[in-house]
Amino acid sequence: MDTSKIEKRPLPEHHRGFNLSKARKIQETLAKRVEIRPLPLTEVKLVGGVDVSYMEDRAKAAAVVLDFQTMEQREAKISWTRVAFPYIPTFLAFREAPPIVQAVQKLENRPHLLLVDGHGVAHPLGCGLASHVGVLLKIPTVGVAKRLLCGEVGEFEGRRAPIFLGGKIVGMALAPKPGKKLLYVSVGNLITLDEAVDAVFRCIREHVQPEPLKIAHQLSRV
DNA sequence: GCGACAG
DNA sequence: ATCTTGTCGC
Repeated sequence: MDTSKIEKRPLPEHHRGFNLSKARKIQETLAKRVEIRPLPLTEVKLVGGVDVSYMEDRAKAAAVVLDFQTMEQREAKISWTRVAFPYIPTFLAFREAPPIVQAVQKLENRPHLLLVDGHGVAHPLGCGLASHVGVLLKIPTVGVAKRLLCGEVGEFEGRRAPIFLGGKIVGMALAPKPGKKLLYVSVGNLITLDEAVDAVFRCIREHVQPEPLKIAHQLSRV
């Protein structure tokens, strides 16, 4: 991958206390451990969702598990942690992965697939929050973002349009509910883009947000 | 140099 | 993400 443009990206100086160079190297390492490979959705019985909310220096992460077929909630766990990293675009995982991992590890049912609020490989270094979490937990993950971080959206064919970055398709923009906001889906880890898109569509009911994330969002809010 | 920039 | 009232639309 050509990282020349990324290397030139200036890191925000007002966050010098947070080894961003080191963080960037970690992302490069984790990106190499991302595996895009088939995950037959017939093997997915339990789908998870995670989200994080904040109050002052505290983060409240929620992890939920639903039945993939019926979208019925099976389990939910909450985890409070101290915020250890500021929000800096492209470095979101260093802020949210720790609380998310803690919440997921509390679950008694390990989901076969986990939806994460944010991008997966649709990231400048191919290591967004969903990929970061997927590699750490060694769990298939899908990134579901509400806004684009990088790349450009191509033409829609039905309810989906490819997201291009560096000449390659790194994700799909979805229009689950015509006229409403789009979703930006990308592979997190251990799944293919087609399966990721399929899984997200199957998790959508009456809202734009897929059920696992909708529920995790509610639970994470104070 | 300026703008863009997940949550 | 979070701070926050009313308001436009289904």
